[in-house]
Amino acid sequence: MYVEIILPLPLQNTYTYAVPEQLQQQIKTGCLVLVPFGKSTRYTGVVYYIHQTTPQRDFEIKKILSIEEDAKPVFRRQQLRFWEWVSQYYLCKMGEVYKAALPSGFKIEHAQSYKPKTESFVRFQSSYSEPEKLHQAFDLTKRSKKQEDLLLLFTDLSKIFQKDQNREVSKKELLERSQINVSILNALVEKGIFEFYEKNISRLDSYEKPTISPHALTDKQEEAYRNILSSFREKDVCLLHGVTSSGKTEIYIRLISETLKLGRQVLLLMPEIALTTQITSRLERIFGKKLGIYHSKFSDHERVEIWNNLLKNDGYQIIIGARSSIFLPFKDLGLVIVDEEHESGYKQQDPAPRYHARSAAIMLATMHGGKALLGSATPSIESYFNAQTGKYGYVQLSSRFEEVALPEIVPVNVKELKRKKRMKSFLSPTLIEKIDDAINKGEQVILFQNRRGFAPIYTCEVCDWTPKCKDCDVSLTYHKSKHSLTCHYCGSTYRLPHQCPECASSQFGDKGFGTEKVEEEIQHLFPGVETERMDLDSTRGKTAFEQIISRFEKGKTQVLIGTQMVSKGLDFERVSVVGILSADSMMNYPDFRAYERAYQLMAQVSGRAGRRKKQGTVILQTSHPDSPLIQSVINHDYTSMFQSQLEERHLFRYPPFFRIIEVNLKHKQEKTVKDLASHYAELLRKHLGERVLGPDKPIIGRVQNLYIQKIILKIEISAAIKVIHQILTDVYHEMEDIPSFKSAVVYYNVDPL
DNA sequence: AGCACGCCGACT
DNA sequence: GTCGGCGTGCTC
Repeated sequence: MYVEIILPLPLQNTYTYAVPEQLQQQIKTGCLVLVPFGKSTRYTGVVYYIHQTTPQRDFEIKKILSIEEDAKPVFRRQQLRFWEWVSQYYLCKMGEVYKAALPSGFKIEHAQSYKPKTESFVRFQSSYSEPEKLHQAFDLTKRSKKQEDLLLLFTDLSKIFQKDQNREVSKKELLERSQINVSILNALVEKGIFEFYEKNISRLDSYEKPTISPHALTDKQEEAYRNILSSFREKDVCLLHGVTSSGKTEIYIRLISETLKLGRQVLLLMPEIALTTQITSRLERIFGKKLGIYHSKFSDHERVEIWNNLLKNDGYQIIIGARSSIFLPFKDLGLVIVDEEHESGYKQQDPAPRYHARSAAIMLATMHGGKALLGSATPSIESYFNAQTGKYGYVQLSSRFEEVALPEIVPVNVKELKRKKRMKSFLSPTLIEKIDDAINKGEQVILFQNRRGFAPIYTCEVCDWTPKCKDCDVSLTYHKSKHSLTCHYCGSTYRLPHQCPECASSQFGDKGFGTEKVEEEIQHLFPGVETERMDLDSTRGKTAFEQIISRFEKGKTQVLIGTQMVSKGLDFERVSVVGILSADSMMNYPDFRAYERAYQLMAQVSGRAGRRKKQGTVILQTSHPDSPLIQSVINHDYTSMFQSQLEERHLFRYPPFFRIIEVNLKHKQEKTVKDLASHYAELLRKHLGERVLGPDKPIIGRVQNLYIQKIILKIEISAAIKVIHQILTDVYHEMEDIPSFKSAVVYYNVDPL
């Protein structure tokens, strides 16, 4: 008996292993097995299929060493089929898909076998277990304020006075809530009041039972829901186009409930960033333990638990997750919802597989015979186009919940102001006035600047020299708080130069501005006002993001300054003013999607302004207030943006009319990679002619010491991807005749963003 | 991805 | 004369 094994390596082919007699009974497709590979390495591979054909080899076929996870398949057959699709469509190796799909907690090279986790809990020692004896405990703590506080908090948290409602309180929870040191708690244990006990806990906090029921749908929502259902009768995919706070979530909840009633599973995909917040806890409280959450801030053990739970017969029925959750072992997916479907975070950039979770999710749903719903207030051009042409169903939800008016968007011409010398900083007088107003009324402000750090570039004031990363061709970003320079491409940090290497000057200045500088400016203009920054740098920790949100929700923070993070899935009650500090910087990217993105971002941030019957104001700073894009933002006119973008896409042969495939080549030597790329493009042109563009050096021409060349293919959307695949494979083989090709890194990016 | 093999420069 | 740099190729 032999098995074909997929290894977690960038290899296309499977490897054949023999199955020892004693394992033949247990082995099944989808099992994880430990196999020897090479001289001394061992890998955990997956059984792709089992067969009896003796391989024609002159060397010995190695045996599998063991079957993992008690020989229970970790993957379902259907999943392996899905991997095949991912690998074929995104032009990557099966091993790469396997690596992306499996949480590394499963792989024994990295982790020992799974151990249940225990946690310390706190309870009263038996002598104080009666509520009546509690006053004795309080007597004992009279002389210590902190001990008393802790005792009070414990009685509060444990609900010891409320019959039948007692809950267990963990040591961690008690300490975190009280902000009191462990030693105080230990003292109470010493005094014989408290005791600790250990308890096995699941790593996943699951609510025992649903605690809230969903809201009834409004008439408009009900209508949209009906329309989605009827669209699903004819089509597998439906686009739900709903303005911000129109209550898309309510519709999702209804659809999820209905799918569950049919005994089928649901996957709700969300952009990574939105996962840690409001909507997830809401759904948790509605669906209780049927629901699992899956995203990158979870540890490996937590992911393995979710995975194993899904493999059980009565496991999770709903998963909310980021893009990688499309690889979870679903049994019968009835519905996949892609929330904020236009988000670029759905596309994996690096490493392979460079998949787009939206497209992959649609394929996944189709494979399960389920339906897919794409939700967005600002759909991607691709999805909207598919809806317009009838490939997808289309349902619109155009009025906001409780009929709140859309915010008023006021353009401010910064060019004009600069000319009149009325722009003292990057904050226009109008914006400053609005901020002042809002603060005085006790309302909150969000300022949006799509650039982190202090100033994007740090420059010599004499000769304009700017420090660059030694491995990547990019200027470094100045971070004042860390007093350092960072490369946003490879992450390395550098110390600030004291002297310009070109002209020996020691005068440095900055160009442009990032969130950090905006915060400094606000603090300068409004002393005493509580500000906070939300960007990649300030949300590093596991809970940092939630903490910033919670402080803002509670009104502790008055002005929140952030990058695009502030635009995502957050609903705040008291935000009356939103400032878009530099609309132009978003439109100036040399990318065919720049306008689409700029529109989406501005519309999303604008949506944060105004809640509960009160119209909000958005101050939009731009040098081109009359440009069509700015006008469509001001008028909340998605359609006009779509129309003009569609024309451009058609004219310049971009999606949704053409499919883009990027061929990336990297090499240590610039000349080598240039020559290779030219040759590669030439060979491709023989087959594909005009469809081949480049090669070109990308804007960032070197990353981590490798020079890059890019070839772009623009393929008619109607063309068979298999034919293209074949051409690429053939050309690749032709290239292998060139010696230097072996030392180059080559990869494809299908549907790049 | 590892790991070995192999071919060139700088050392005891 | 050997040690060790990393470029190249293979792993069932």
